[in-house]
Amino acid sequence: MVNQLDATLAALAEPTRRRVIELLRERPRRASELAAGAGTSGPAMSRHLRVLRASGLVEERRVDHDARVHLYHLRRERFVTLQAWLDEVQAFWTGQLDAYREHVERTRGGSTP
Amino acid sequence: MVNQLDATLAALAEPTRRRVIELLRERPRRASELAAGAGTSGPAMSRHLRVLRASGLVEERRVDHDARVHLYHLRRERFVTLQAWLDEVQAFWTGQLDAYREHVERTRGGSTP
DNA sequence: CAGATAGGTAACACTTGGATTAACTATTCT
DNA sequence: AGAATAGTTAATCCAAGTGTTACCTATCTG
Repeated sequence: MVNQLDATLAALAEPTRRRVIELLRERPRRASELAAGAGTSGPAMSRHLRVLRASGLVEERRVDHDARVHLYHLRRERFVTLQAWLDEVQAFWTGQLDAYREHVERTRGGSTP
Repeated sequence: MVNQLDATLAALAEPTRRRVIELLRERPRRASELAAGAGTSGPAMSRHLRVLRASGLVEERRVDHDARVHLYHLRRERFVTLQAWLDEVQAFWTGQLDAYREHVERTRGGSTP
């Protein structure tokens, strides 16, 4: 894995792991809950969670009353990183090139430059 | 590939392909230019471009004066799709009103998809 | 037309990623 | 202490992704 953006995108480029993200949007959940909610096995989920943990998208915490339970929750940082990268790419459209692009659009009603 | 978001993320989860995106941010480029700029071979780039095309992140167009040249450029739609998903996830932290405000902020002043 | 140029395709080898089954660790409960 | 519960790790198998070399198609140029 090259960098954090790479790890983040690689982690998100998998339906089961995105499903986990969706589930964690609602509330923190334990590992078995995520496995059931994503329709996969315990071991499979465990490995997905390892990838998500390594990417920094997710964090694991123990519950006080039962130390067997691993509770997972979302971490914001990586989403912000991704957001920043995406904003930078999208500056292609919102920035200076806009004028030129619109000019072309207006001039010859064709496709993008 | 499950859906468009999946194809988009899978396409972006590869350093060489993100490098292509970076190169195309500056201007449309021909295939060989992208191969050189990304430090990879022609065939390898050709396959990366196929993935990027299939995901909808990139589009290919011929130039009028030399039909051998394939010019690649970014397409906005998929980036907007990704942005929308990311906004939705981040609503976890910002709350609905914030997400809406940021969406408007980001969309305002942009050009047509 | 022959040769060069631009780019994509095919076949192969190699690596990576994910699912499964079985075992293992740690903790709780009776 | 012994059994049950929560979760992870290990070993194995198979599918998918990537790079390379060689070849193919289309187009331009002399």
